[in-house]
Amino acid sequence: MAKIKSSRPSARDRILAAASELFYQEGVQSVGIDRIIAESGVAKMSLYNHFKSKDALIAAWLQQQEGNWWMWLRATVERLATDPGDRLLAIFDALQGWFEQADFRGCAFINSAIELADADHPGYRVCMDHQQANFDYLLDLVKAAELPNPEVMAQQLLILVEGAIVVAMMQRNSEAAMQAKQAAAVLIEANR
Amino acid sequence: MAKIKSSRPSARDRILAAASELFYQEGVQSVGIDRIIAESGVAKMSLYNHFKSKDALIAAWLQQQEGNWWMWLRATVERLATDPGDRLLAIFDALQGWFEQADFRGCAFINSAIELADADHPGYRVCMDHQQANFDYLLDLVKAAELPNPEVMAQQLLILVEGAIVVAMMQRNSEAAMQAKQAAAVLIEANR
DNA sequence: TACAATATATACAGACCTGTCTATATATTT
DNA sequence: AAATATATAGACAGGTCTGTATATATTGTA
Repeated sequence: MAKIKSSRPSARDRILAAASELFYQEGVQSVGIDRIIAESGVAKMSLYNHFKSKDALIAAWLQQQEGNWWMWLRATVERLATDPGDRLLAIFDALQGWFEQADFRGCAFINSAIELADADHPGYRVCMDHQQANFDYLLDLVKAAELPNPEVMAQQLLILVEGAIVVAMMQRNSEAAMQAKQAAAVLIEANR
Repeated sequence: MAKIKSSRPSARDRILAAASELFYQEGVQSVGIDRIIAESGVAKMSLYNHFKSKDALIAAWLQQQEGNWWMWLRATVERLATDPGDRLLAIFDALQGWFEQADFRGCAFINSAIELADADHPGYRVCMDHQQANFDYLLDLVKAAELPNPEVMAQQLLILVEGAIVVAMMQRNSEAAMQAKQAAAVLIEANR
């Protein structure tokens, strides 16, 4: 049951907000529990009442990011275009806006999968599933655009999306988005 | 001066060999000094005599990897093709061989840049320079193949290369190499 | 063989990390 | 207003980490 009024966000929300900022900017390994409770203004026991361990907090953060990602991507793409083929290209416009943010530091799921390394970590699966969901989203749009070889096309677009993210992160430059978009346009046109 | 005979590799080489295996498989943050000296059979003081700190060891490892990467990539590509246009595509055949290795875990430079996060870390610059060198290599081949818009073409190919690496790592599957190759072929053909 | 450089084993200081314990305070609900 | 659940502050146990210190052994060289 949602609270109607409250002077400040709940302890759980403040923890997740602080963790989100710190985990994304500095990585899940480098950021300790003490930093998160200091930043969120929450007592350590409150954190451990809401999350049974740091690993569980990492997994919860990644799950929240997954929800945020799809809200943002779907809303942005649907705002920019309606035709499925145009929406495929609009993904790269959405990426450009993301890359241009001052705090852009790559994909939280790629970054966390690399950092965690361990496939048994509760957050690792969330990262894998995220990329599968990206593929599924591309596949839906490719099929809706009635392009041939939808699986191959979707996978190639996924490679462009992930490549653009990595190149933009490493170069600290958003232009990879438009170059990937142009490449995607060529691939789509050649495949039509 | 290189030694002619020696019963076992030098302490420095054993340290770098052990660090290479562990850093690549588990990440530079997760692997402690104690693991490296245990694996290499070297005393802790020997490690600190050869490298002034763990961060310096990470930087030295990355520099060694940079050398290995170019030896391997150039040799493989030159073995597979001679025409510059064919060599551009041969890069993706080389990648496929890499992706199929059982211990493949993505790009050491991307992974380390993500883990280190700090631009002031001595190893961070090596990671940045690596991707710039990849771009320069692609640019040389694109120019040798006399393709128009060489900078754009090289950047798009870089996005395909980095995207293939990330997708292959996340999916634990080498097929991204051939899909990126096919996309590269389409881009090159469309641009000719 | 004698000397100098390098490697070894081990202990340890100091910092940091996660997670727990305790005791007190603040909200929320009955 | 009383009772119950949740939050707070801070100490602390137990572990890990990097880097240093010390004292002994091994290697290469003159």
